[in-house]
Amino acid sequence: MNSTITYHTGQRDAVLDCFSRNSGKQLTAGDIAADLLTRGSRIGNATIYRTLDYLEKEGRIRKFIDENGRQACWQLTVGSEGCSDHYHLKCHKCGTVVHLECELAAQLDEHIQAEHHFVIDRAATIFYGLCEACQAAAVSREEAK
Amino acid sequence: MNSTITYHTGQRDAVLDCFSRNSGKQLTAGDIAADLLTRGSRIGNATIYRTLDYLEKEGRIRKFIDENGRQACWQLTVGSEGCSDHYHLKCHKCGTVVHLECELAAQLDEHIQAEHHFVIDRAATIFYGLCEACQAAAVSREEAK
DNA sequence: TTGCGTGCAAAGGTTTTGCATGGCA
DNA sequence: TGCCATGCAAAACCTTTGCACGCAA
Repeated sequence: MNSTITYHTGQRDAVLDCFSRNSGKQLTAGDIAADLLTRGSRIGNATIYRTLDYLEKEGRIRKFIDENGRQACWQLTVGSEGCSDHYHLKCHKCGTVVHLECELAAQLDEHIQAEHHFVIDRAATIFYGLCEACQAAAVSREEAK
Repeated sequence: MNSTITYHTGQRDAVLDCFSRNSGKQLTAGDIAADLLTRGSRIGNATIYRTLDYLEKEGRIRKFIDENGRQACWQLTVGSEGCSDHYHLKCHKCGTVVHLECELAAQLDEHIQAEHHFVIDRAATIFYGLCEACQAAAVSREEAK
């Protein structure tokens, strides 16, 4: 893969910095614009989208689709493989993404390939559900009724 | 569940019929409009969206988000549980969706809940990859080079 | 006749594109 | 200096909403 880095610009740093300060979270284009505004730098939205595209092609970040399907959001990649070697669990409620390093999941992968003749694209597959914190919150909300 | 069926209209039949003739596929609102056009019936797009919402609430179809995240697509539900009891495999290339009835997948489910403290929403989770037919096609295309 | 369903057009939000300008190397 | 990157505004795109009319029961 050919990383065609050309120029090093302040806007690119600013976007990456924004991800660093919000590590573990996935941000929409709007989130990033808002975050940068509070820090005094105003970046055109076209630039934000182009920068995100660029960083995604570089493998620095990964793109997800928000549940409502109306917005894209991005997140820093994890690990040397750039998140292509494990599955992701995404919480419906809070949006947190967990990187699933799991032996059984790898087995399922092989099983589906061998028995169901379907080659899975791990990087593209996301498990949706509820994370631990949001389960607890849901329970206490039930009790409050 | 309270099925508030009120009127029985030709447009509703037409949309459902469209799903029947494309069983196993996921259709976007645009797909449906185009398909109906070729059959001579023209339906306003607002009606299509409202009909899809209605059918979804009835549990007849399920809504998914297309990989690119720009479009919603819908598919006939399968089984008495309405597709909530199994995973789905979707082919990146041809778009076909396979309903995965698999013991190992169910085990993974329990494992993730027990060990990773994450409750998976099977109905919302889709495995992406390549189906058998498209794998074969990819191979023969390689050989043709 | 009643009120739900429909079609059209306009509005809504996110993302992309065109073009002139600015800035990095 | 030569390109690439940026910003602005307009366009494109999918989806939702408002409103008047038509049609099922």
